[in-house]
Amino acid sequence: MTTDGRLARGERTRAAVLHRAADIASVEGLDGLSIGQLAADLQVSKAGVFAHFGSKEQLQLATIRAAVDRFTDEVVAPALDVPDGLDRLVVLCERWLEYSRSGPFPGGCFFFNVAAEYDAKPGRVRDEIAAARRLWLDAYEAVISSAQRRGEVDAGLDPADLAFELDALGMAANLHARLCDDPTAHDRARAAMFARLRAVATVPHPALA
Amino acid sequence: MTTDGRLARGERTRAAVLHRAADIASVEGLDGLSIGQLAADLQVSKAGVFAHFGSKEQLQLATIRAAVDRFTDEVVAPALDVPDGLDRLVVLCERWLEYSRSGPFPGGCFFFNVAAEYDAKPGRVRDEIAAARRLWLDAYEAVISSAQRRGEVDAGLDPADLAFELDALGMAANLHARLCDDPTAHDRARAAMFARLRAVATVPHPALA
DNA sequence: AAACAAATCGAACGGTCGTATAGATTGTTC
DNA sequence: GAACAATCTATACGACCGTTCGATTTGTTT
Repeated sequence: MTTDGRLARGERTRAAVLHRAADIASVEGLDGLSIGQLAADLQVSKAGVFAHFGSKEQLQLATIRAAVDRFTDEVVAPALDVPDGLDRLVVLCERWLEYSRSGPFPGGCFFFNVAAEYDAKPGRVRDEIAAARRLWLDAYEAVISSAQRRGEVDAGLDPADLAFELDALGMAANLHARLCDDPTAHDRARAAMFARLRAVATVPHPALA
Repeated sequence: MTTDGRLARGERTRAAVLHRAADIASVEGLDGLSIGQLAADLQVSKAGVFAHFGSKEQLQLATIRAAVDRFTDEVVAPALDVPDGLDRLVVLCERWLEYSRSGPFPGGCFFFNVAAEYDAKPGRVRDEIAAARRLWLDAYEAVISSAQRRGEVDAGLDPADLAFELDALGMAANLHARLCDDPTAHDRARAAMFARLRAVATVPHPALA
């Protein structure tokens, strides 16, 4: 970083590489990522890309971290703008579906694609993806717990159970919409999410009417 | 096929190749499949493998079809052994979870892995995977409809909605168990599936108690 | 046993992959 | 503006990829 706030030359290139890398990986996977194609896309030399990371695995790890930042901006941050509790839980679901349907990544949810790719391939890359997933489930669970403490959601419920179910519906929508070219998939998932929330909510909520 | 029931030499090789190919693809994906590695694993020549299919894409398509057969044997066929309706629906859920947890493919559900890999890559391979997914959802929906006609499940329900939800929970278990090394994932999914069935069932069922 | 077709092998092709190294270019600091 | 470190380019390497082709082995038919 320069003394004013702008990025230095190297960091600007690095950021551009990681942005494109996450875009590509959301379609082609983290293995489908190729340093040569990445360099060609950005019109820089292969070694110029490579030098920033030192190995393909380090590039993959950095790409995951960059994708986490973009996901956080797109889904989690907007939810923090609404009141904690059931309100925020509803927005979290809605933002995720919108993120999947027409969000920042051309291949749908970046994490769904790379998680499925690496779920049976042990190593540092899988661990990083698993950590990102834990972050996301933790965000869900924290909001659910908060809604319970506020008396807006049935206190007998295990937050991890509900988080698992809401996340499952989101993933299914993400997959089904693209694989089967079904534009109603996200609406179906939203309806199922809201029906589930209606069943556990202890107070009325306008979005769940 | 020979005049007695055994497979001819070529068909035996072909079947062995496709079996191993589906195993590999359930871990590495259909792109991660390599004809060279496949040949080395089976101790035959690369050209010997290649000649059966003519192109990698044809090998991928044949691998998907072979995986459909193994899936059908493992999940759908056993469900046909129990009475149609809610009974069969329960077994279908259970068999799928068991198929994912410790089924025939070393990487978990073959179709989950390749569907996520190809959901944003248009082409014949994606179309074949999408067709396999439709087959599976159709099986779910047919059993649900049948249960409705028997008065065992709420008739006001859209079978496609319930199929979507049950499938979503299965996929989430498949992913979570492997990615996060969580052996409770399938139990969590089963509990959620059965809770959902309990909510829509109009008759008691022992498995849902 | 001779003839024939099916199946498989061995070797080679152009291409892309990740990685390494050396030199040119850039931006910053004295 | 000279020195210097950071950044990027150009080129090359060996490995593996999908694919092709001719020779060879195998199993069946006459």
